[in-house]
Amino acid sequence: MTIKIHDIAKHLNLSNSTVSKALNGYDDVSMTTRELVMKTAVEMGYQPSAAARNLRRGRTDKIGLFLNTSVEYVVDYLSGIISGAVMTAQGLSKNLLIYTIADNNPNQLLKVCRAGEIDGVILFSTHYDQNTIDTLLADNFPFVVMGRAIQDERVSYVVPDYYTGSYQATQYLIDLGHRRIAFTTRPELTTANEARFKGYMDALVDAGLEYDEALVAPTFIEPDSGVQATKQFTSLDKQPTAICAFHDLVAVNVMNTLTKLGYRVPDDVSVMGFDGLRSGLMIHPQITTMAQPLPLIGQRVIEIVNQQIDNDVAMPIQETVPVELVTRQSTATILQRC
Amino acid sequence: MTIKIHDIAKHLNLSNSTVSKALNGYDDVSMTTRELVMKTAVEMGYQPSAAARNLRRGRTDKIGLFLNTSVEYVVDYLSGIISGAVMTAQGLSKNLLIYTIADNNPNQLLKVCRAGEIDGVILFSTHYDQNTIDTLLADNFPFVVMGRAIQDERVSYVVPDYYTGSYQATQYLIDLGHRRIAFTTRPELTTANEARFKGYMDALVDAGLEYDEALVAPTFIEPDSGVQATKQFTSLDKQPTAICAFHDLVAVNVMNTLTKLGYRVPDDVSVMGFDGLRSGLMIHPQITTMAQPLPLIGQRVIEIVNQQIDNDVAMPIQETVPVELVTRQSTATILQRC
DNA sequence: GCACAGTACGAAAACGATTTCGCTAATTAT
DNA sequence: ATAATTAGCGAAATCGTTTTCGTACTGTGC
Repeated sequence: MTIKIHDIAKHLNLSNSTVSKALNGYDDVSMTTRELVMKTAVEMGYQPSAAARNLRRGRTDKIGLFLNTSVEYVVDYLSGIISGAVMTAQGLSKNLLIYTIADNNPNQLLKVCRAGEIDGVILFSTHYDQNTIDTLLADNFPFVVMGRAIQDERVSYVVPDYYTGSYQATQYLIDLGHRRIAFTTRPELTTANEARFKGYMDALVDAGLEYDEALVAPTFIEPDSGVQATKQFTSLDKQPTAICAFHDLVAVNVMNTLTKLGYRVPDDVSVMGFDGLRSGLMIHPQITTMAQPLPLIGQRVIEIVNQQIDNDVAMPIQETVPVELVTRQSTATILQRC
Repeated sequence: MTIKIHDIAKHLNLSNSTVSKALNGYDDVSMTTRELVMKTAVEMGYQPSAAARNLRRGRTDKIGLFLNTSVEYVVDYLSGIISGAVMTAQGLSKNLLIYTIADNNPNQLLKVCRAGEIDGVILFSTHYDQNTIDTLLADNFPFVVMGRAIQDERVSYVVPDYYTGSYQATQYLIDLGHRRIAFTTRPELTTANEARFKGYMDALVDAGLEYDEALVAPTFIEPDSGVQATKQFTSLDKQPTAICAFHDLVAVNVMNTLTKLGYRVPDDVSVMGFDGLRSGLMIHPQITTMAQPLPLIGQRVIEIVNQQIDNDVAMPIQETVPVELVTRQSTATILQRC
């Protein structure tokens, strides 16, 4: 029912080839027929079949991003990235496609890539394993890892500067006069988590402060994991005057937990977040945070994948993008407490 | 480089037809060859080309949802819906694809549909106009409108019961003893907004309360539009003791604004939300809200679109799904104030 | 008038799968 | 033993584009 290139050709007494060439800007077609073809194409509402086009061209001009629904909080993180990615993709005449996959569908990503539904893929940290990476490398399929510094020279990645971010966050609290600064992050020994922890440690050491094991607690991607950590901190004899959380949603949770326990933020305890998510803005007091340049990350992953698609890539690109302190209302000088 | 059906055939001394039939469950292939084919298919890592498959079959088994990046808050709403939609789609062997489009690309939706990239599309309220609907209808392309009750007998939709939700929200506040209840919603005269307003009005009237124009203010999808509305309410001589917002993000903003102005929630003013978004949970006090059954909405839109794809649809399906009062901490009886 | 270049178009071969149809060989019925 | 059926496979058409290659025609230079 939808109209095909053949319909235009028949209608104008032309061949399929000429119509196709007119539409695709080939130069062996006269000005007059070209204009005629383009005019009737829009009149008849012609839209080339994606399937036929992809089959013949061997590419789709689409870049994929995978979302599994179990971790709803990541959308908060991704929405900032996506806006940057979409802008960039549009400039390159590419499309960003988000695949929503069920949680029990482990290797759908590989299927989609092998099936040629997309030309390249962005691997978000929640969403890959070593097998995926090995297979993509073996297939020579364009991909870039986002948000984690893979220890593999063959893969490209874009990652925020967790170390410096964590260092500066801690230093900022120290500059505010805090001396007992609690820290909470994911316990898994990934490069990201290790960088965060090292930034915290180094800032303490450089300021001549002592590291206290009791001031470190594990939290997870789930925001309510902040409850446990907060209770651990507040039950100490020597309570911290500031808490540094590894992402804003946990920070929000920590702050709410503190409030429920009767502490005032930032008067009694300062709370520091990470990532610069929208949720940190929507609360009172708003969360001071180390903001990631989310749109920039989106831009770079698209650009890097696109280079691989165009085959003009000499070496894998491994990039660290800077994070930035955003001072808001959940942190205060320690003097304010008295 | 990727392996094709022909490679398997050659490797087993079979024809393409037989291999294809073995893989697709045709019955004119012997048990032994079938098993042989399937085994070597996985061994060789075969994955059928999506383009070739779609071209031949004339369908993609994909359902599309469009996201424009300018309105970041909708992801909060959509993430609940998506999880329901994905589950349902998986049961039907369909895939849910999210198209992220740049804001300056108005009719990309129609292009994607006409190009046959997807078999059906979910029209989210922020994302269609009359022309889109007319064209889809003319093309006989499967689609369903989500979140708005279109006044058009030819189109299917799934919409939450805004009227009853708004009525019950208001009634709940009345039952708590409130007599001056402010209301804020989008000013555009859509069916949704009118239903919300009518629910509020009817609840007031049924309780014998008087409608006061000063207690109604416009807010928009942008959360910070709550600031203006809140200031309008608090500057009144006869201030409201409860504020009913049309979605949770605005409610959160109203609550924060009240806090900044020195009011306590719920002690001084009760705040009521709508939608049941995650953000309403992540704040202290948590927002009392009329929750939409988001996963159910996702389930139904997929099922309805799928029926259209399978062509077994007699009449357009227009569904209203119930909303539910979720009592949390931002509302309290008026007695508590004394 | 002849060779030659250039212009504008069409025929046909891909792309990789699915599916119809026909054919052989083996099995069953008569 | 012959006819009829069936099981198992292959040839080839098809989906709608893109792109290569060939060709007819026009115009130019000598």
